[in-house]
Amino acid sequence: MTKTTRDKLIDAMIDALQRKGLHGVGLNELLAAADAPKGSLYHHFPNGKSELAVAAIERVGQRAEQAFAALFERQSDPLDALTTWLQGALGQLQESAFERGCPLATVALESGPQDHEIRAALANAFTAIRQALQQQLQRHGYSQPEGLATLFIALYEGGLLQARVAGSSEPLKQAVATLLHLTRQHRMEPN
Amino acid sequence: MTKTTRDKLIDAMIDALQRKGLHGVGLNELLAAADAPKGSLYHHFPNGKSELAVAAIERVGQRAEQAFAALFERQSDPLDALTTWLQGALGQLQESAFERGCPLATVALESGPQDHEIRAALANAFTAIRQALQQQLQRHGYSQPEGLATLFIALYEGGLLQARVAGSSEPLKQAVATLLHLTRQHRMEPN
DNA sequence: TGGCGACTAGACCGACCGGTCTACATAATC
DNA sequence: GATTATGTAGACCGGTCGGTCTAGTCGCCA
Repeated sequence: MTKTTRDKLIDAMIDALQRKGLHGVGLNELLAAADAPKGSLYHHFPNGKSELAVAAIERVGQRAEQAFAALFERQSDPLDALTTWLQGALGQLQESAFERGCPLATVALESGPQDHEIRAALANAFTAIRQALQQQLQRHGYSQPEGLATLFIALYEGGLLQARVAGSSEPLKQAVATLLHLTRQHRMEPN
Repeated sequence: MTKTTRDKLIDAMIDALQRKGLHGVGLNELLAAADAPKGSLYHHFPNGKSELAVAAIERVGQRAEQAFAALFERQSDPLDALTTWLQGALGQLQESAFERGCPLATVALESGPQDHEIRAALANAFTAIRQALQQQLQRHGYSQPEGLATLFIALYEGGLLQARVAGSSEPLKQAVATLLHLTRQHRMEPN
């Protein structure tokens, strides 16, 4: 079960994306974190930094889909699953002294249209997560499932951002409570 | 009314923060956009890039407060004001081919605790905006005004992020509609 | 008109960036 | 045992980075 060099590089990139984003990390820093020489990076990822970033984004997307699937299977109400999800993210943020946020958000804001592989990977990941969430909400009878799914993901992204800047999880906790309260009332309501 | 070099530099930084973040812009790029030489930058901002970033963040915060004040004065229901605000942000994003998002979000995610002046400026700006919003909601009888204020800002940040990645404003529009629908029902309700 | 502070101008610097290249170790294949 | 594919190792490269420094321009006031 020893991690391969390739895996270590991807995980180092994910950690860096959470903490400072793609432009904020240097190759040497990444290589030191993964304990790998430069040759290995360019062996596994011939297109260098951006290809590694794409691999990291894809891995994050896959992990999110798996985690969601497990969560939704275990908890029948998607709102409970969502609560667990948000609490987990908040826990990770707190454990890391408000440093490790969403691995996709920073690179999403840093990237431009010229970084088209990165953008495509990001679009895939976000679409997949949003659709998974939407399906669960729909299945359980929530109206406006698409808007609600986007809204919950926005709460995740925007909430983590605010918590990070404030150095406190209080505002996010309140926002989560508020949205859950609003949403529970909303179930099964006419449009 | 000719813009001073200092103002041009700050505005160039704001634009860059919206498009690619602090680590994504080079000094030379900023100077070219502001049509200023390096000497001017270090005359007005002796601490260089980070001091310019702080000035940009502060200006964005001031503009937001002013815009909010004007909006809330004109429209009695804060939810209407918020709608106008979100539509404006979305319009700017669309006009720029989904490139110009929030000027604070990217640098918020890129910065670490060592960038303490930047962090302090960001914390100030977000706190001021959140409190202004909270007061308006409270005054108009919405329950859980603090959670609601954080939630709306999260919708702004997280929604713009998703729209940017998707290259479409549809999901955000739906999320806004959904939250407004939920919130209007919620007014004056018991906790 | 001479001098002074505010500001512009850009050459220049060392450090670090992402990326390339050659050499080598390892292990499977014939 | 020779050959080949896979991956490790890191010296090295040109370019760009943020930042410094000296020189010069401009308006203002004595």
